[in-house]
Amino acid sequence: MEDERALLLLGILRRQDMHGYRLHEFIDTNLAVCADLKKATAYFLLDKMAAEGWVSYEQVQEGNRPPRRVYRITPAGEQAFQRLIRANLATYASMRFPGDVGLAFLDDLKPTEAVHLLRQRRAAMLDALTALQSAPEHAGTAQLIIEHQRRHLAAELDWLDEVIARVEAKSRKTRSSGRRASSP
Amino acid sequence: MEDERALLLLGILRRQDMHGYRLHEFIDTNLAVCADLKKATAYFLLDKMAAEGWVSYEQVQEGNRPPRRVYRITPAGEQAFQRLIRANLATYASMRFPGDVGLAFLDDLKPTEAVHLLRQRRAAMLDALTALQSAPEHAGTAQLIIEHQRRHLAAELDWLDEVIARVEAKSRKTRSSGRRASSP
DNA sequence: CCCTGATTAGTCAATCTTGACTAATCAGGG
DNA sequence: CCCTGATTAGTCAAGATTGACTAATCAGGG
Repeated sequence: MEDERALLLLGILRRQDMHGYRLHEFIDTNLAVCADLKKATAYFLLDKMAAEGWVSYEQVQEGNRPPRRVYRITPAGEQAFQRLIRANLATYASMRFPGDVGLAFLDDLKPTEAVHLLRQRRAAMLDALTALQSAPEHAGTAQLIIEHQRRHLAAELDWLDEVIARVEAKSRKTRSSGRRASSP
Repeated sequence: MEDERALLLLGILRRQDMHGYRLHEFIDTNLAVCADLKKATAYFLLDKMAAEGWVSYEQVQEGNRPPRRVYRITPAGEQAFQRLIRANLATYASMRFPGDVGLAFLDDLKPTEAVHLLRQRRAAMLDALTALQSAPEHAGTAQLIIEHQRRHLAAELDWLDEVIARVEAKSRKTRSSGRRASSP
């Protein structure tokens, strides 16, 4: 299990008992900035955490719909939470960015087209950045995470500008050397 | 399939025919900065891409070991590559960082311990940054990606410092208000 | 020339993830 | 009070991912 999803679920259940649907809904509306957890995955993880003994649940029957399971964190779950949050806060996991893969094959495109495409990416990033900046006043902790994303985006924009500049430089060199080769 | 792994595989096969093991090895040693593709996943994707008609392969028997499949990109695969690289370069996918989950539960720890843990994270990030800076002269494109990670890390460090400062500020406030409450 | 541990090459079962589906309940317009 | 579309709640099978495994070949010390 060893990952941040368990931390997420335990952290919420610690504050309040909840059934699967509500849990997912809560994450999707309040914690979407820091995690993207699909409904079915949430149920799967809750099952696993129950098997692990980190949460227990009470079947709640209402009418003749399938019974809801209301989950509650166990002492073992609380211990796991304490361990997981410390591990999460104290360590750093380096990341790969999906957008970098394209960069690895930048040379396979004509420089002019590459620049054109990267400018489109730049515009998309700028949109994302302004969207973040004009975000509604989020609650305390979410604010930290939004600030994180804002800074990340700003750094990425700076970097992208340099990438574009480099490709343009190469494009100019290629063209001028091409002209030199054909003119004397 | 619609993702960056296909782009990665096609981009390599475009330059050279290769069998699965060599392909994975190549990525793991030369493109580890931009993708983490497990061996078994590589084989799985190659199968799928063959089914899709993006690559073909030739069985090569040697001795009595199981025959290797040497993959080659097809015209359809080349088309897919052209489409995928344009999509990848032109768009931006916003990201979530696993480390942010812990931040969401920062208030559940004593501020002093939180600060202590975050300082550990800071040290780990600093290590990662110096490792990047003292990286061996990587080839052209990889350099771009390393520069990306360097900038990302630098921005994250700045941000983390502010997070720590904020937690410390709150810690001081809590302590002094506690003193005020107990002294008059 | 033989033995041993490393490397090459690939497979597989177990686990995880997801979109699509079911089915009951609720809100409120007619 | 009844019908309809939205919401609530959860399940499931298809697809993706991974660690562990097999099994042949190779390098080179004795």
